[in-house]
Amino acid sequence: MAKALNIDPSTVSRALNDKPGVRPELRRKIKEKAEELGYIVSFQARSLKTKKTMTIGIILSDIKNPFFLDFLDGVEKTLFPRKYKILLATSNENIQKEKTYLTWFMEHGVQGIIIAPTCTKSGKNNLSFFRQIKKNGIPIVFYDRKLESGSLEFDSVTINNYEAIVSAVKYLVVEMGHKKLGLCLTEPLVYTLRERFRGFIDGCKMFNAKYDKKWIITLTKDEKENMKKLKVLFKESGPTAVITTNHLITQYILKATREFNKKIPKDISLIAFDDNIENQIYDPPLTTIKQPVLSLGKNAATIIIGRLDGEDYPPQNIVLNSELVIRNSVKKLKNKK
Amino acid sequence: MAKALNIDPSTVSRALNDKPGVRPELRRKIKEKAEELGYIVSFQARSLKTKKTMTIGIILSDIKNPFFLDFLDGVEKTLFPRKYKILLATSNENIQKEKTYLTWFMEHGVQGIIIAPTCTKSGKNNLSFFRQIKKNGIPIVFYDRKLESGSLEFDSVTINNYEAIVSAVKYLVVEMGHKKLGLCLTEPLVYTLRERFRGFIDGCKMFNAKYDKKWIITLTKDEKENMKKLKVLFKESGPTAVITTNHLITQYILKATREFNKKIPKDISLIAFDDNIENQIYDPPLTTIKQPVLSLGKNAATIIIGRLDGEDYPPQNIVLNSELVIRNSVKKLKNKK
DNA sequence: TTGAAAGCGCTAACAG
DNA sequence: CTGTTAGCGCTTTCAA
Repeated sequence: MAKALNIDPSTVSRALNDKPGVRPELRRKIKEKAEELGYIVSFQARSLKTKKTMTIGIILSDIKNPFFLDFLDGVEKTLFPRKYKILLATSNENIQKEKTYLTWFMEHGVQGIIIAPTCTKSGKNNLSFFRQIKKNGIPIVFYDRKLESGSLEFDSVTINNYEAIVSAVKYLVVEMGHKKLGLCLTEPLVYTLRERFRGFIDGCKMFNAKYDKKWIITLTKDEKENMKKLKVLFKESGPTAVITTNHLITQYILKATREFNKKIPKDISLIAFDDNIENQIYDPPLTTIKQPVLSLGKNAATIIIGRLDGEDYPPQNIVLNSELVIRNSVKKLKNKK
Repeated sequence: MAKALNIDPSTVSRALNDKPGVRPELRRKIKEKAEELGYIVSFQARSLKTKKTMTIGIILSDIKNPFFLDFLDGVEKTLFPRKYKILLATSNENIQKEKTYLTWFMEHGVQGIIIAPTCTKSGKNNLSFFRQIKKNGIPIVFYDRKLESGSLEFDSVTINNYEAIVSAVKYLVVEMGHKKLGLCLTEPLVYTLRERFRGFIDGCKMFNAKYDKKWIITLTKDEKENMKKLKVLFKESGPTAVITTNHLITQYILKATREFNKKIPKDISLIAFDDNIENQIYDPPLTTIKQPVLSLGKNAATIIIGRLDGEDYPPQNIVLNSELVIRNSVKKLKNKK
């Protein structure tokens, strides 16, 4: 670079990085010249020496979920002022792809990784690779989901999925008089969904609601198949209320409702996961379980930054609270036994 | 690294990178050892030599717009097989922040930049900086928007915004008998919106529709203010149909409709920009202008890859076609003169 | 206060 | 086929 100034690179480095030991006048001159030449340091070169790339790797599990927009927003807001940059990846719920990206992240020297870890249908995940990464000194934060077996080893930020569904069930049963409940999930059954599932089962037991195996529906990417599966919800003998567990499922249910010419909440009541603006605007406005998504992102990024600043305490498992936002998609049933 | 094998690093490099000139047996041994040790190359070091970081910088203009999910999906799908990684940034429609990220991208040695360039209210943009970047040999692709003054210098992928609105106007006027039209925009008035605005004005002239300055509404982040502004749409003397120009605006209109206790399309007809699933599911399903967003992302990434592969032709300005998807949010008016 | 020298981990050119 | 050498652009001792 500005060896056009006929001085040693080390001096330039000191000047530009505001390190002590440069005559103010010279420093000014160097900075001016740098500006003039449009000089830009090479992080490649710098980080080779300093081991700091100032990048954080983020892995989404499914880039199509609007959940991630708010999440990324939270992460970016936190990272930007600290000058950390985001290397973005998506696993598409595929552990092989996840591993590929993790490897790439390591190759690129990310200083931390924020990830919603996926798993296979049979429950396999990349735990051993996460361990290896951690052993290499790269902090990892799980968000949205975590690996149960890794709770004591890794930081995580999740929401109270279990309690969220339990209180949704409680609301349906105790306050609104529903007795027959359904639940919709997707595969793979990652941590988050397992927790929600558990909350549903336990909630039903706690409050004496009835659920049928058939009313717990697992949707796939096959839309036709899904519509067929959803039919059961609208049968005379079907559930009177249904809970969804993510954005896409909610859309499917709404679509099915329309297709089968049913109305919410007249024909079926609905509690939707995620408080997207569409859910608020829908007719009728949907009762939702609102996750603090932005906060999730901010917390995940904050933990990483803390670790990079050398904070050294045992793994944190932060659990944020969700909130039941009551609108008009649940009908009040008379308690005719 | 595997100087644990007691051989020279250059040999290791050759072996691992499948370069010719290594005894198969030795190569195998090296690869095995690398696997065993969990060896991971350093791109920092490699790229210092090769000048290839295998990263592409992507700048979004507003991370909250679901438009970008599909876009990113398209980009990622194209980049992943080529092993290019995504460095993600968002300008939040702030040219200063945009410039900061551009600088960071250069520091990190991105090999290409894909950006929806923003501008100030008064129309200022980072053109001169884009020029400087290009002069440094980094290809830039504008997507969604472009800088008119830079069309001959830079690659771009946009949609036919002007024609899209013209045909929406045509549909409203010629097919559905509307005579009084409104339009909703946001600031800053970037290229895309200017084009849509132009399409609206020209369309109204072409098909003899009436529009009033008051019916062209520019929304801000102040929600209360927005609601006030939107009132005019629902006046007796107001427009009979309105066209929105992005996702968020559509939500505002739907919200306003609900708040003012009006119905679509009975009280006002609506054509919404972007064919999000929510718009399809809404009651009534909305007539929309559908952008090929995924394709936008794929095209942008494809151009960048082409440039990196050394393709050297004049700047391309790809224009993709949008499509008017007709549903039930526009009422057919009788042609009583 | 500045320069000289070494080295971060890798690859490429040249020898052997 | 393999090792030696040099150097990518920067930062960090150590000397001057």
